[in-house]
Amino acid sequence: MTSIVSLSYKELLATFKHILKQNKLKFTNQREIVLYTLYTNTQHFTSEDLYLLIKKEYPQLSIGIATVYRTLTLLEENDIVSSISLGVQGKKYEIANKPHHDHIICEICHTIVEFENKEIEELQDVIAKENGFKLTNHLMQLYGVCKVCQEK
Amino acid sequence: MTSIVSLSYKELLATFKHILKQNKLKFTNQREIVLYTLYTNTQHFTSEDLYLLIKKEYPQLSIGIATVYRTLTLLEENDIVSSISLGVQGKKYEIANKPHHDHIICEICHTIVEFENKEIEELQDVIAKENGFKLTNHLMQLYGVCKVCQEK
DNA sequence: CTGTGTGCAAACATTTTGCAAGCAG
DNA sequence: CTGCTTGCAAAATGTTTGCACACAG
Repeated sequence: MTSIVSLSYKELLATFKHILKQNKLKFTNQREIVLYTLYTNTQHFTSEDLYLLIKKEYPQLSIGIATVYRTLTLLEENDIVSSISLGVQGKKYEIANKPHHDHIICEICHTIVEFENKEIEELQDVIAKENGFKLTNHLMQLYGVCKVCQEK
Repeated sequence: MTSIVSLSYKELLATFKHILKQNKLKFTNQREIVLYTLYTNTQHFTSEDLYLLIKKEYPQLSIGIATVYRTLTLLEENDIVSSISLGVQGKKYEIANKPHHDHIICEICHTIVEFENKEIEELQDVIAKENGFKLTNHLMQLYGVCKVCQEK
C-alpha cells in the first residue's frame, strides 16, 4: 500500500538500479526502456500495448514480448509499477509513483480515470476490522459510461 | 446492480425458466444442474471448479466444460449469477440471490468473506458524478489476512 | 419435425518456460 | 569469464467456436 510519490525519472532509475543490484540482476537496455516508457506515458498499458509501443518507438532495439512480461513482473514485485486487473481481458500496468488511487473505467471506450477518496479508505479499514481481517491491500474499480460516450 | 433477494430454489428455477422461454432457449438437464449446484453451494466457483464438481456429483450426466462456460455466461447476462474477477487466474461465480455485497479475500487461505456497506456505495455514486460518469457497476475487493491465518 | 443445445476437438488469446546465444559486470 | 538476460518458439493456461449429432418443445 506504500507508494513512491512523484519521483523524477532520475530518482526512479536510481531506485531501479538499486533493486537490481540488491538482487544481483543486471541493468539492461530492454529493462530501462520498459521503465522509461511507462514513466513517460501516463496511460495504462497491457503487456502487449507496451510491447508494441516499444517496438514502434525503438525499431532498432531487439525486444521480445517475453521480456516485457518478465520486466513488468519484476517491476511489480518491487512496487515500481502497479497493475489493475480487467477480468478475462487481462491486466493493465502503470508506474506506481503516485499516491494511492482507484479507477473508474468506461465500459464503451475503456478510458480509465483515476480518483482518490480518503473517506472510502477509512471505511474499508473499519470493515476489515469488523471481519477480523488485517488489511494489506484493496481494489476498487467503478464501471460506467463516460461523458463523451454518453453523448454519442 | 439489481439483485434477486433470497429466492428459494423453486422460485429461482421459475425465474430461470421464464428467462429461457423469453429468449426461446431450451431448459436442459445440464443447465438445471449448473444452476442447482451454484444454488446449493455457497462457495465461489471458477468455471473449472464447477465443471469438476458436477462431473463428480453426477457421473451419469454428460457435460462438457464448454457447456459450463456457456451456461455461466448466460446466467450472468441475466443476473442470476454474478462474478468476481481474480486477475489472470480467471473469474469466480456465485448465485446473485443476495443483496449486493463485496468481498474481503484472505491472501493466505483464499477464504472469501462477503460484506455490505451502503455508505461506500453512496460515495461511489458521488465520485462517478464528479467525473462525469454514469455508474453501471462496481467492483471492490479488500485483500488481507483473516483471523485464523493471523494466529498461525 | 424444427431449431436450439450438446460434447468434442480445434482454435484462440494470453502468459510462461526451455534453450542456446548474447552481453553486463 | 561467469552467469544472468535475451529472443524465439514451444508449452501451458483459460476460454471460445465450428460442427455433427442429440433432444426439447
